[in-house]
Amino acid sequence: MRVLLVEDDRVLGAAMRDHVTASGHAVDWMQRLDDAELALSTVNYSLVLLDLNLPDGRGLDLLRGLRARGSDVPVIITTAMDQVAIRIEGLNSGADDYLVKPFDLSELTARIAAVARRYGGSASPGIVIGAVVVDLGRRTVTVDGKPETLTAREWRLLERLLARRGAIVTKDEIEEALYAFGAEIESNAVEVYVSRLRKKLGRDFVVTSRGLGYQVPA
Amino acid sequence: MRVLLVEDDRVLGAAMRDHVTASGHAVDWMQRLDDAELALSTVNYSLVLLDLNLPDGRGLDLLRGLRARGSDVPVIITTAMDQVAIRIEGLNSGADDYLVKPFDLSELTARIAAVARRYGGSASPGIVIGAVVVDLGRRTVTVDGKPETLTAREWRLLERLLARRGAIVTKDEIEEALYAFGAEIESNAVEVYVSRLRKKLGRDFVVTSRGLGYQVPA
DNA sequence: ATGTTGGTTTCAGCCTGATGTCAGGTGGGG
DNA sequence: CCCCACCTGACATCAGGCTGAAACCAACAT
Repeated sequence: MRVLLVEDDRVLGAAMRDHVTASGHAVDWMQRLDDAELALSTVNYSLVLLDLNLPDGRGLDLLRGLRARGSDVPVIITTAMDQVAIRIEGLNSGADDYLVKPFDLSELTARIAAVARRYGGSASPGIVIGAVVVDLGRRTVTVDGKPETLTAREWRLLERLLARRGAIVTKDEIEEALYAFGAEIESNAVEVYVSRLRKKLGRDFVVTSRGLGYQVPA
Repeated sequence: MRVLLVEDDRVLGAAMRDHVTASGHAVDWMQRLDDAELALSTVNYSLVLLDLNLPDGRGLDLLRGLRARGSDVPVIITTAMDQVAIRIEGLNSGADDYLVKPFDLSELTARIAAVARRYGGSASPGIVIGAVVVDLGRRTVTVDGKPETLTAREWRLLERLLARRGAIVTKDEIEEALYAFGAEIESNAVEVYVSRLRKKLGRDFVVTSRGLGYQVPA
């Protein structure tokens, strides 16, 4: 994989670059946003590691710009412990996953591996569930052949459910996947998103097990 | 999977053991390091849960010894919130993942599942009882290959019975497992749920011992 | 500034199926 | 043969889940 690392801290950046390189990926390390933007416009990356603590704090703009341009490259953001708000905003803006500083480098590789697995690199055959075809790599869904569009949160929910297809996934589990750790939710948001997914993908796409959780049939 | 749990705290240890057992794994719980060493030298575990707060603080030595001997069994370490240094050292010494106390039990199962997935072994192989196959981790059951759905209470009952497969479980024991402590019940609810389980999983799945309790054959 | 758009979050009322209870039936054991 | 423990179909209840709509919020256009 080709990875773009955007991190202004020299020590941390170097450590991350070395670690990711050691995991067998090609890393381009940019310390400034405009360099990163330039790199993104010229190279096709398979993953972006984005620090949201950049001095000018405009890391989010880069992410938004990416998504606005229709790019679906996976983005993992890093934030400091206390920046829950920023983290949430990052997820809302289309980030795929996040890491809280200080994080362990092994954790970093784990997340990268997860992303790689999820987006299957070369082969993204498309998962078929009845009339629904999901392509996680390209971020597309079709229902009865007609393309359907999902929002960021809906994707995260769908991914979580498909990651354990056939198994029952608890609400807590989904909540953890949908929202940054530490960010509490004070409503039935999970139910709402399940409802939305059903409206788009079909009533029977997700089945409810009262008191246990949700499940997409194997 | 066969899991070695090394934890000196009685309460936490018991809770962890029960939880992991309920996920469908066999657990050996050691409260002292030398017992753990002995167990490791005689049994082939597929996962080790290692507390690094052990009184003599030599949990790390166990880990290092393991790796020195060339063992590649996955190890998840647990440390207290503030012991960042120890955690890092643990990872450097060959741990695969870590949990920061206090952690949530659901988080524990998630990590275990992740480790299991990473090492190819299915997290929950499925318990086989005649025509019935139970996967506690995924919350799925099949009878003669056909999927069957259980309700929350039915799962609780099933888990209780399987946790002591082959042994006779008293009604009181079941009642305690089915209902929150203190919430008493004023009917033959246990009998009713056994009946419902039988209807779904087969008449002979549960055997009655009049006056003693119930048992699922080994 | 102001409005528009699109996503997210919350709320309230409706709906449904899991649950606890009971009553009548079954059968093992003394 | 007669207990008494256990089984099981039926049913009312209500917690848990569903969903339309409104409030909210950030980004963007006017």
